[in-house]
Amino acid sequence: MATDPLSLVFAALADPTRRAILARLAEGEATVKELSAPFAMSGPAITKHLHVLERAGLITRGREAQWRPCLLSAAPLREVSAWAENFRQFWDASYTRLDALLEEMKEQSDD
Amino acid sequence: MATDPLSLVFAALADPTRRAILARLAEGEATVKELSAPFAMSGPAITKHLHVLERAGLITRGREAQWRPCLLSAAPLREVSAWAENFRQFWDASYTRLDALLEEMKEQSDD
DNA sequence: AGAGTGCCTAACCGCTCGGTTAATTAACTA
DNA sequence: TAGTTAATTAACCGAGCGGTTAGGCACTCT
Repeated sequence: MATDPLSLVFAALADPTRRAILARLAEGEATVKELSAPFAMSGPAITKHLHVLERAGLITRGREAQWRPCLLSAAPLREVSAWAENFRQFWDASYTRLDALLEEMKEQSDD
Repeated sequence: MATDPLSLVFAALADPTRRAILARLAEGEATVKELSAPFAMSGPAITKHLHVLERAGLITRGREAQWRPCLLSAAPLREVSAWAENFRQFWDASYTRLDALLEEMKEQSDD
């Protein structure tokens, strides 16, 4: 797998379980057990998902007695948003209409 | 791999080669050969990347003689942006300060 | 000290990914 | 018709993913 930061973040987000974990963490800190509750999945599987999220910088982890609380760390999502925004003109309807207009004008001037 | 639409898109974006291909297509239609030019990679490798992008709905493909031109189809990126925006409050500095303030107030009222 | 809880590591499994080379299809060109 | 170019498919490979079970460590509770 690619190891550059943005690729790590996108790869981490390419799994519904991990996106659900992030959504849960948006409501506040949680333990591994709390995070695993909604899923029909073993503990180690959740631990692996958390490791992927941590490597992507999307969560940080603490220690409190036998618990290892997870905390959302959303900064990398700003990069995701910024990257996608570069393409806004290609999905925004008004831009599409503008593009079509410019294309028409160009074709007319080419005649 | 997960096969839900958003996961397919994130997975497609989790590779620098594919992101570079999308950036190139933002400048306009291109053939497979044109797309493969910047990369030290065989043709079939590019074909596979294009297949991943097509399955994610990020490109569409045409036919012109022996060429199979690729066209950017950025609509799925709107979903990516929208998903990330749900977390804006967690990376935006002003929101962070607001959160800290609210936390302080809460702690004081708890005393 | 002993039992129970929370979480992790280790080892394993089937599958997919990202790449290769070789062969093939499809279209243009001389 | 033969040759060239564009792109694909097929078969293969090493590595990593996403999951499992088994076992172990750290901490709390009695």
